[in-house]
Amino acid sequence: MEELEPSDIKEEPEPEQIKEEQEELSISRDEEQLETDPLMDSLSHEENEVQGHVQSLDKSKLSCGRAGQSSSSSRNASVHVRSNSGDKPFTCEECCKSFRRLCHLKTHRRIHTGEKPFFCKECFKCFRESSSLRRHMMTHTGERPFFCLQCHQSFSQISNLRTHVRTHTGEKPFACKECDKSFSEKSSLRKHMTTHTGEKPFACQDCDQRFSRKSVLRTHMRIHTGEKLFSCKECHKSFSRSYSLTSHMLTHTGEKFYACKDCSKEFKHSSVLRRHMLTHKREKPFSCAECSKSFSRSYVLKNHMLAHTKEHTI
DNA sequence: ATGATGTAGGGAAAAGCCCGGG
DNA sequence: ACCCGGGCTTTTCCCTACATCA
Repeated sequence: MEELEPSDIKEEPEPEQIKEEQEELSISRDEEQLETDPLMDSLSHEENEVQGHVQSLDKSKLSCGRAGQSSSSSRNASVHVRSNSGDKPFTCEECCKSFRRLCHLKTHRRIHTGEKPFFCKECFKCFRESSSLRRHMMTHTGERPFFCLQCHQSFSQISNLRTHVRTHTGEKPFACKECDKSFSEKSSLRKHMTTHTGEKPFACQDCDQRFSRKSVLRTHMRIHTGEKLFSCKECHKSFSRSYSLTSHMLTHTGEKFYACKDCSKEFKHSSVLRRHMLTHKREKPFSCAECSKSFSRSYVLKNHMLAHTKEHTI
């Protein structure tokens, strides 16, 4: 399903089982339509600046088709034209998608032919559309014409800015149908849905573990490779994750990040705070099967049980 | 108390794709 | 017929926090 692009070639080949998956989770179109656009007013859109920087790119319209696919062959590929389809008379014979204009159908057909005639001179990446190349060039020029009025962070694409602005507004238009959670991004909802479906398409080759995300599998693989990229400047101890290093640094700084809301006590570790919180909640998870009395600690229950056994023996 | 690791959400970067104006 | 830009959508990645276990 996924095409091999020149940029992919640079990366390490993925294990076979990683490639298989990525079944689209069923999130209805309704949810997409929930995405409104109330944020435009707050956006600083400096379009005029965007215009100039890519004028010369047309000349890089070089053939960059994949091996075995000449551009002429794709040009000769039959473009199915049906005049009786009303609004969108041009229909792709491969996927039955329809378009208003023939030129749009022609562009669309590149998906099927694999043709990517627009080629970046900087990194040799290829694109199906000239506008994709033009936009890609911004990654090389560093141009980021859209910025957030709230925090002044800049973005190369306005749609990315729109998504970013939700971090300020707190807007979460994507709601989970299974539970009451909502998310600011559709991709976040999609990730969340795997917690309901239990879907774990990414399997480790070295052990039997499976994961819901490719990036998590990648982190997991460090267990097998022994890779420890994050080292402590204080004691030169190394860790496989940045977060492990961050936690470790607490042992040097003596800082305590976890504070109790009910009293002023502070703790270095969340687990210790959690245990402490039981003293406020008066939670008593350990209950006696004999008399239903409850206790906060298991050893207290044990002592209590001794009293019962004594009763029985008397 | 500490480190390792699975799980999950937040957020950003970049590309895919469609569409209308000129 | 084509170029171009706008804009929605998707993919991918990294960071971080929490939970649990040893």
